[in-house]
Amino acid sequence: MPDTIDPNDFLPRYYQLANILRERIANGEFAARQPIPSERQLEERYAVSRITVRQAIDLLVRQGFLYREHGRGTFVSPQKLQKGISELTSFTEDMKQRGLEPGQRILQMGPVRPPEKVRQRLELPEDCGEVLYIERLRLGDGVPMGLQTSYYVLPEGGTITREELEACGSVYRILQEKFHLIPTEADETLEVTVATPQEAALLQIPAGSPLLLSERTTYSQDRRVIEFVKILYRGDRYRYYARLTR
Amino acid sequence: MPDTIDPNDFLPRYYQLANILRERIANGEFAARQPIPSERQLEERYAVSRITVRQAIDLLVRQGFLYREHGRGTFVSPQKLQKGISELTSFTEDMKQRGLEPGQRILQMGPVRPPEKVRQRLELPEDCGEVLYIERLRLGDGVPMGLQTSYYVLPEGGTITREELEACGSVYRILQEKFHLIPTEADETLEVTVATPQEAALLQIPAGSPLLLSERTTYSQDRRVIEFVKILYRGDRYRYYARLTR
DNA sequence: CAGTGGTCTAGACCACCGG
DNA sequence: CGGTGGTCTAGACCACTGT
Repeated sequence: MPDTIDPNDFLPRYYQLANILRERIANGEFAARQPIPSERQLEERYAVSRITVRQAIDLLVRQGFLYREHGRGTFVSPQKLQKGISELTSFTEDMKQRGLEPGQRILQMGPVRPPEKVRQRLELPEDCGEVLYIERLRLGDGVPMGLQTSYYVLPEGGTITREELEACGSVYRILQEKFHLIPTEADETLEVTVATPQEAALLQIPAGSPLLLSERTTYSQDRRVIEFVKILYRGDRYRYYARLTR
Repeated sequence: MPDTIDPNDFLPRYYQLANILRERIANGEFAARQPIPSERQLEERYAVSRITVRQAIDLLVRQGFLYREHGRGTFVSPQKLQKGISELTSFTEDMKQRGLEPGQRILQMGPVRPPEKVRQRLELPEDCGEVLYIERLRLGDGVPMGLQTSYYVLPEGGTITREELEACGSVYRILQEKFHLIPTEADETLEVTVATPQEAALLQIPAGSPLLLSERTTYSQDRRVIEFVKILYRGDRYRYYARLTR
């Protein structure tokens, strides 16, 4: 990680600066609840304008790493505010953030005509063709965490093979690298349900155990739906974190 | 709602502009998925600089009203993205947003020494005094929705009486009006649990029914903890909604 | 190509906080 | 009072989009 800003880098300067500061925070160089250098000091140190410094800090404030106090300074958020922030993440990233090794067992995979309810969530016309369906048991450190069924809207003619997914592990990475589709926004609902005998067997819990049900519609950069995903999480192993603001 | 920006208003210009644009969207003046005027047009129309226009648009994008497309324009979000945004709300506000009439039955209320686990969540020293404890059955349109137990850290000597709460209905409003404490940020976790016989009786469901458990620590403007609140929601009546970004 | 948003600069004044 | 973040300006160049 360099600690100067390269004006010729393909990343914008404010983004580079945010990365540098995030790194310095992670290194413990700035302690929790302690101030980081002032905006004018950072402006001079990294040879960028104050607006650029502020853009970088804005980003880190939104991500929960820093907070500002008018007339006092900009401070490092206490540890607990740094993680579990409500961000759009794949199951893979989610597990890594929790310090668990992500894993999966692919149960089914292939093109299907989406059920009516799913078709609507995918915002597809009634006469739409087939979409990619994947059913997976999701593991954290090798232990069942949840049961995931997902539907993907891929560009005309495109698909993902079982081999690709097994090699890479993350659909999101394939979407990004192969189709240049970047998940940028999502609507998610969470509710409670209980396990059917089939679900219970896969998750290795008694039938009727409580589960956390997440349903999510994910949108790409250009605002089109790319995914509808349903995850049944084991109630005893999964907890959802959010950071709320007003 | 004025239609021009008053430089002498106590509200910053970008904030005034955001209010004007939000109003124009609400009026249907700009339709969903249709572009609003370009940044340079807004700059001229409202006699502010482009950076100010961008600050206003940034705000509305974060609030979910608009989205940008590079090289194309700034567009109005489809309806469903405009509501249900993951915001810090009280139970009262939450119910209103869902179109239900909030209600409550106060079960217990008064000063207590917080249990160890709660004391830590409130970030109080070991030798702290008493905090305000409130246990309430929460209703939506008169029907039990959840069971809420909450602890409040009030300024030295301050308290809230049962009469005040019954008259006003919302602790948040009392906090704001009486103590000038404004909830601005919170950490929330959601998980699944099952109802004990006592909880089940109050919520009018069978014992062992699945529940959604929310635990939240709420912070005021000055970053101090004001509240730790635990709500057990009926699994069959409550659904949590979030909008995720990346 | 012209028009859009994305990034960036060098400066300015204000409101707020602490000594 | 000096230092902090909050707001604002008038300009500039870039990357991306559509025609």
